[in-house]
Amino acid sequence: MLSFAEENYLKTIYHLSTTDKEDVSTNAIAETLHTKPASVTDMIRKLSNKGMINYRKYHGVSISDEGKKVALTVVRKHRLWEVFLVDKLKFNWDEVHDVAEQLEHIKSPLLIKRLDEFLNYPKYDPHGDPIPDENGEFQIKPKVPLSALDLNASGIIVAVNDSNSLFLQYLDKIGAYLGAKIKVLDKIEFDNSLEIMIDNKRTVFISKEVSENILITE
Amino acid sequence: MLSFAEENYLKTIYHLSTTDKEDVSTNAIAETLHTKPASVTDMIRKLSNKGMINYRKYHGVSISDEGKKVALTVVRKHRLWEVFLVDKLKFNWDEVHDVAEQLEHIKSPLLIKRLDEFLNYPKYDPHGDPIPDENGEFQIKPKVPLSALDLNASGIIVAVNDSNSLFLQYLDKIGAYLGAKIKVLDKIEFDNSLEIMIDNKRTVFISKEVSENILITE
DNA sequence: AAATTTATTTAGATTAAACTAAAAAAATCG
DNA sequence: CGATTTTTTTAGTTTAATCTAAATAAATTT
Repeated sequence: MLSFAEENYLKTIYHLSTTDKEDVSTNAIAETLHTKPASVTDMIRKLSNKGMINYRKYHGVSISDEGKKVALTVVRKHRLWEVFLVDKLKFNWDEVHDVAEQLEHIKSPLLIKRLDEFLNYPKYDPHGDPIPDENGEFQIKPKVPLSALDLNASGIIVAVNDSNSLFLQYLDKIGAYLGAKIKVLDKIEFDNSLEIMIDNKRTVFISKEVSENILITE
Repeated sequence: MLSFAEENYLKTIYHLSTTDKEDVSTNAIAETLHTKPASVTDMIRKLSNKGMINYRKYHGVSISDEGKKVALTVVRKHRLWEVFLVDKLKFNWDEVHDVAEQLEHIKSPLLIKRLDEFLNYPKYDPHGDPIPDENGEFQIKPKVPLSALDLNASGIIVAVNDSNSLFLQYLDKIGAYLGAKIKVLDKIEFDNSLEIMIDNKRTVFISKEVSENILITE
């Protein structure tokens, strides 16, 4: 049985090895976990002894099959809980992370099985990230800029490319938010701006720049 | 912010001080927590320094107002999660304890507020135990032996007095379980046995002994 | 390639929560 | 009441997870 700390290290190593390079550096782990490199070295040795990672001194670590299994279970739990929080408890997307970070460590296979069932076997979390199944299998849903959608196509906002606060304030002003449903009502060829419908409620015009910085899924 | 261990000690001290005597002994705490008296003394000192309990060496502890507040919050969370597990995730009563024991330590006031709302503000957990509100207020629901019910009265099985396995096997055989709805169809004066309806499904006769060992609520 | 910088590891401490064994206080019993 | 038993505390360890400071290995730069 792994501790919370061990699970968090594995999750981080797994994420870094998929988003960055396969071999993960001590410093990279320390940075994402807000811990010191010396502490990481200690934990690395422990996880290596447990067969969760492959470790060669001074050469970073890679995750083992066993470690990947654990990491994917934690990710699965995290994302299922996020769906629960948003779908059932009406949390906003920006409120779920810290809570899911705690809930992901609850140990009970039955709980996860039942939660999955209760949520109707979701394949993606509210951010559009895939939820691994019991075997760790999942399929990534492509995220495309809103500017790439066809006329009359629709999708959900799952991320933004540019997260400076002026941009976010603008999105807020027009009623766009993570999770909002967008439909492309018109594509203005003159300046590549778009007329879009947000949440079947309001229609607005947005510039090419804006549409390139909003990421959509589905 | 209190640790899991601290919360568990407070919960235990609170429970012992209400079910037993107000001053709780070191040994009693050690026994319920499956820990050693020496460890309890250490933790007692810590909780005392934090103002959670009142402590006089060699004379046991009593819970402070602040400590009671914390304990009741943990109890509230535990019982709300139990309702969730049983009502929403179809857990049986005997399966919920270990999981709720973990979930009760999740830190997020918003989560508990929303969970409470989602569950429609339950006042009692599946065992018939009261759920404290945000202010720690609650009302105990009386548990009476099935033998004390009036003719045609009904209630829910919330506990058994005698938990030897022969008795439990018998209950299983007649289809009675924790949470089952019972209605008194007839009271046989000759031997004080009862004819009861279980879950609106089957009717059975049970002896006086049996009816005195089944506890009912509502 | 040598010197310097950066990354990683080692050594030694710290904190929380547990433990054992021994000492001390309180309770009980003859 | 004094002796014995029980309960509680103290003293000293242990383990997990962290830290700082120093040492060493690897990478980079001139």
